[in-house]
Amino acid sequence: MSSDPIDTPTKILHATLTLLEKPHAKLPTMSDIARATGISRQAVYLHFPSRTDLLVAATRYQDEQNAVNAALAPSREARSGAERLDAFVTAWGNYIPKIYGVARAIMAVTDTDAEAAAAWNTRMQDMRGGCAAAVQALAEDGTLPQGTDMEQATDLLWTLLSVRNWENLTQICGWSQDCYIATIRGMAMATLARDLGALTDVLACPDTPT
Amino acid sequence: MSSDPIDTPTKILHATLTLLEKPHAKLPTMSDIARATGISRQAVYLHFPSRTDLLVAATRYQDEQNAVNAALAPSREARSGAERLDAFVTAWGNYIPKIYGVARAIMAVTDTDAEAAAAWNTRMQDMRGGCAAAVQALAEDGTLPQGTDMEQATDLLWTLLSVRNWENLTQICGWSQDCYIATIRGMAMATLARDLGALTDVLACPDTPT
DNA sequence: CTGTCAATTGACACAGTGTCAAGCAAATGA
DNA sequence: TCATTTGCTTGACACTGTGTCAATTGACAG
Repeated sequence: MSSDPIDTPTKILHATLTLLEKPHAKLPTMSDIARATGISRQAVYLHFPSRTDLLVAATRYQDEQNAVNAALAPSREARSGAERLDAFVTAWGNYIPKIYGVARAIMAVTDTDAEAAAAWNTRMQDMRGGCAAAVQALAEDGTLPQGTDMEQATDLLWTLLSVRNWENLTQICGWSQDCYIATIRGMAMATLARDLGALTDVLACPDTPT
Repeated sequence: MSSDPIDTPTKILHATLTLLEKPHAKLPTMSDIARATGISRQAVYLHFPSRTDLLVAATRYQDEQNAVNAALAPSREARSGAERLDAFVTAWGNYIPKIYGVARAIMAVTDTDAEAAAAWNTRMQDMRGGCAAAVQALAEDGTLPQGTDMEQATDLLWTLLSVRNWENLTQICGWSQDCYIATIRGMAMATLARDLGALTDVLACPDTPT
């Protein structure tokens, strides 16, 4: 809103996110992005050396925009392990829809582009930190199943909370967001906090799938 | 071995699978496949109209080769629901590594190619049938958590058993196949058959991740 | 006035998919 | 035996998309 509203790199990132966030849209090309930004295709390359770099930058930009750390903060304040697990699953689960468009694009290139795969893995490692913290809290409470290896428990929670699983349940099976949260939360609580009660009525959401 | 060893389409499928099954290999191009088959690139198009068609045919061919139905047969004979779930999880979980190479290729194009996505979904729907049957058997035993919607329970089991989850745990987290099977089995039993005992010692596999 | 910076236009190389046409060689059949 | 069909070959080409390069323009600053 100052004299220079926004600089070009930011404009590009903004346009990229807009394109990416359109549901069911085809993955945008560099030309699409340039057009949406209102600049030439070559100008995009002036700021981002490759499509992968741009996508990676877009994820970072998006995290700033959405203040992911703020969203995940409540889970760090929970006292008991179960509470912490619960808060983390809810916070992350509700964050996924916001990043899904970008995640989709990055995951698509991940299969062919090693650099993109590395960037995505790094981003997911951050989320893994939250999983590890929740597992740690559960361990301190002594609610983990006996003999549990914390590394493995973290892996499991991390996998359970993957964007792919969210995609499967909400996008393919047609679950509502609430249903997704309730179910995954119940599953995490049952598996990692031995709380079978968490499963009651969880698989009986009002909405019905495809 | 006989007079006419193998016809060309079969040779192409065979070469495709060989390329696809190489761990960590780049996804093969039509040229790669032609070269591996020992024919010209155009000859491949003579038998398969597009790369997607070829990949889809390769999955079918592979299913025949591996006799997936035979592998899944034991689970259909189990008496109790829990037994059936157990047998199905084990059978499918042990089948995934065999198809992973091809699955990887198909999933990679799934993000951009709608036809491939449809083909892959169809294939996964077959597996979903097994999930549904297991859920059905559990329902007859009355072991499902109260109020469970069977459709949703099927979705959940189906998601839990996805190739992506297998990939996450064994390829990225470095779990052994045995550990994967034990853990997923435990999770499925705990969630769908309310058998918390199934989780004991499950997250304490000998091997350690990355 | 002169740099310098940001962006533009237009051309190009390259990889990969998919199409087309002409030709060749071996098996099939009258 | 000659003609036809079948399966494959070679080589060219169109198209999309990424990434590079060079020459040019316009604005702003010292």
